[in-house]
Amino acid sequence: MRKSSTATEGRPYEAHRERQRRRILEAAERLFDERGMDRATMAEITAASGVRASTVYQYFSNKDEIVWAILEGVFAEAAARMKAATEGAETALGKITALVDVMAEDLARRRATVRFMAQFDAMYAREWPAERLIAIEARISKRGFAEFRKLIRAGIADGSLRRDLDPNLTMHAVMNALIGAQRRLASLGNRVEKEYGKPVDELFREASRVILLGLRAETREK
Amino acid sequence: MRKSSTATEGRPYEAHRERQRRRILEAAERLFDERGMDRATMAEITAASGVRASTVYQYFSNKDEIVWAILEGVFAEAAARMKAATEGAETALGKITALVDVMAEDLARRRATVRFMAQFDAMYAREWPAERLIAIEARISKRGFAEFRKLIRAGIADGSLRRDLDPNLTMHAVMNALIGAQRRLASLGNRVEKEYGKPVDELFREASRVILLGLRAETREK
Amino acid sequence: MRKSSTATEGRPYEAHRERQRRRILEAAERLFDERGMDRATMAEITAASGVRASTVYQYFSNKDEIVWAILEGVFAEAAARMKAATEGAETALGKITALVDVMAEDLARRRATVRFMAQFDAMYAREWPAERLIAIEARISKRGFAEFRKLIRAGIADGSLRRDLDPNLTMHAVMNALIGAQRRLASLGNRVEKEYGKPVDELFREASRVILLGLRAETREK
Amino acid sequence: MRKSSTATEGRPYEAHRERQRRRILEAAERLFDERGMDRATMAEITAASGVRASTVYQYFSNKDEIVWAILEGVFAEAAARMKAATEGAETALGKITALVDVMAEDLARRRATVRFMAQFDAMYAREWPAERLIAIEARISKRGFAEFRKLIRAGIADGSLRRDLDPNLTMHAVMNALIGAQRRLASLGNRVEKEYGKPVDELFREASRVILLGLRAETREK
DNA sequence: AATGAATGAGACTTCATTCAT
DNA sequence: GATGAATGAAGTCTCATTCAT
Repeated sequence: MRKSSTATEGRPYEAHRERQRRRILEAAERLFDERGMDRATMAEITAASGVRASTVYQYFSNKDEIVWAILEGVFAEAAARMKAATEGAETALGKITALVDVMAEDLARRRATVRFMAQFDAMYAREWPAERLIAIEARISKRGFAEFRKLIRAGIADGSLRRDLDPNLTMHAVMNALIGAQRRLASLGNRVEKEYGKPVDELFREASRVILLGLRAETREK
Repeated sequence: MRKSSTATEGRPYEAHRERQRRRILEAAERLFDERGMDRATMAEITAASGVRASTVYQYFSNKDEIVWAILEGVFAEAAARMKAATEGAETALGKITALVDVMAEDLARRRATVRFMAQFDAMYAREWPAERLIAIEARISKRGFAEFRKLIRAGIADGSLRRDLDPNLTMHAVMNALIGAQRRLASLGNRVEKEYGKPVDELFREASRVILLGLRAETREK
Repeated sequence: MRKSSTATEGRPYEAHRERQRRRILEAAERLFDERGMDRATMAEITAASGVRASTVYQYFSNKDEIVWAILEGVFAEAAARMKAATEGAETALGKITALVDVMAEDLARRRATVRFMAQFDAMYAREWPAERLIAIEARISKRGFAEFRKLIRAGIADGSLRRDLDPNLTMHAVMNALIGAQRRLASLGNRVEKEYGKPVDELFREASRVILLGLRAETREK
Repeated sequence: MRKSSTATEGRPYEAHRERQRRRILEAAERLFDERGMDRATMAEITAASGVRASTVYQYFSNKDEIVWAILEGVFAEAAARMKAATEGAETALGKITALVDVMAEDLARRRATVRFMAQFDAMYAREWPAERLIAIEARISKRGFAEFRKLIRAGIADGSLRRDLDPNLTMHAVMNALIGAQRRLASLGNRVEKEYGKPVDELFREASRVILLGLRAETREK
């Protein structure tokens, strides 16, 4: 009726809510990484985010919903970064190289995030609503992957890629190998580095280099 | 395996114990694959193996011990297969190719086993006695991996591999990419096949082909 | 293998299990009555039965299953008692009178049980697997209720009931009224008795008397 | 209802408050019926009434208070209807018949309300402030029930009822049976109708008919 | 050697209610 | 007067494991 005390309402609440939401998500993301998505408990998330258990449920109706929320954020960011990276390149090989660079950088600088994604790979094997993930993927990177598929054909056309690659198969195969390599290295991370004394992204870059060598059209002169 | 404490009992006992052990391990392996190592419960394993819960503890002191036992078996087999495969080949490239073949075949024919291993990758990130796994690895494929490391140098020497590969880095990087690709495909398996209509091992073979192309010394003629 | 220590196993365990089961059911039945089926908590039931919470779940997979188990027992007993009572009577009116007597006695001596059943009446209104109850009913009193339906026709034939009763309707209507009266009195029980100073079964008997008077064929002489 | 504290505010406020109150009560009544008084949550009531949870507490200090408020309304209405119905009749039997008619009509047309009341019957058994209900009853139908008690004596006097009825007992007994029958049928409602294809009020009317036959003085002629 | 019984520790979630704005 | 946020207290159920027989 009277708008007296209500004028300033909308905004501040919204801001507060968003902040709380973030705190929960950040705590969760860290714990999911440290302890694994299955093993991290609501109690831990709660304790880490400084919010009481019952309060968390005012923000997310489920432990699962927290996972999905994180996933969505990660996806959106990744898609944006990939798009930006590939846009600059001219040849197909250049685009692929740019892609690989983004992945290497993610491995170096956002390792926790890559590890988070790594947990999903093994989950695909199980009864798990992968459809929902695919839906998110679809929503966020509308044509993203569709475009990847065209890269091989484009690369053969522009002369940057070998002629004997299979437009329908190679890109998929290579992307899978790169993602598999990246995620595995993110997970093995510290252990590998302790053992071999080299940062894992160096390993990833070397593998990428080999793959790119394998994709590239034979240099004529030499 | 060891015959140590069996002197007190007749053969039949030992045979019986071994049979029971196997039943438990087989049930566990299946469930670990179907439901995930964390989610599969002791109750499920016992139900599936036909042994009562409390009896299982006469064979394995832990759920973890079951995991380790399976792991050990898987490892031993894998090492043997790899050794056999590489022995035939002459050049380093030939050996690597043979290795890749074994991996592709495992993906096609022992996918559950590959998936089982895939679960460990994500676990490396967590507090988890990886040392124990490394110990097993060491015991079983004593020089296995050590030998892999020498492959690059050997390949450069025998002229089958590019000269600009890094003896200390490349093999590691490539092996990681191959394993990452293989395990990821094993996990995504059915989903991918349903979507693209191609068996995943074909994708693996294509990725391997590219990698091998990248490793191979430039063909002189041309 | 050796049956040494196993010979005496089967029986004692079974007996123990049955005893425990009973303890739980008895505790639950009492609490369901005292506090209501919804309000009685598992914690209360376990405390009252002297068994730990997790142990209860070895006997009943659910709180609901406890309810069903009690229900089944109550039903079986009630059906047996009704059958025994009606068997003695000759005329239809006699059978109905016998039935009413059993109900009055239940109200006097097994009031808690009647109250337990009373809780279900209100639940029928809600989403609730009444089918399961009907299934139990069917299993236990196979023809029980079917036979009731025939009573009116039989009573008209044998001259003990009014001729203008509706064979398809009256028995149902009357049984419902009797059960409704009985269960309501069981629930209101103590309160009514405190207020009016009369045991509730007397009220039930008076209502029954009126009903039976209403059913009975007009006495010819007069 | 009382105008006490309303002097400070203008009319509109009072009207608004009354409207809000109604919305809450109506939503609650519906939910109490659909889900049961125990199971219906504040959140549901809140959502259904369009008022925010915390606002509800400006109108009712408790979930219980909502129940009581509904109860009071239901009682007042019922009492008024009964009074109106009985006033027209001349003989005691006529009054009772009128009463029964009201009950049958309520069952047909206000079934939700009857079901609401039915929930209280089972609750009487429990620790529950029945005194408060009795107080409401007293306030609303001051002499209501007191008068019922006189009906039997009146009926014997005016020749409409059997002489062998007990003035202190029968009316109570019969009223209980009627209420028990009515409420039980209201609760079983749809289930019974689906099964037997007859509306439940027909069953109630048949039971009432039998009861009235049982109460009525023997017709001399015939 | 096998197993029935028992259980501590904890997981996730719900809900009526309060409080500051 | 209205409401967003917060929460204590509880509730149901699960699970790996132990122990006595």
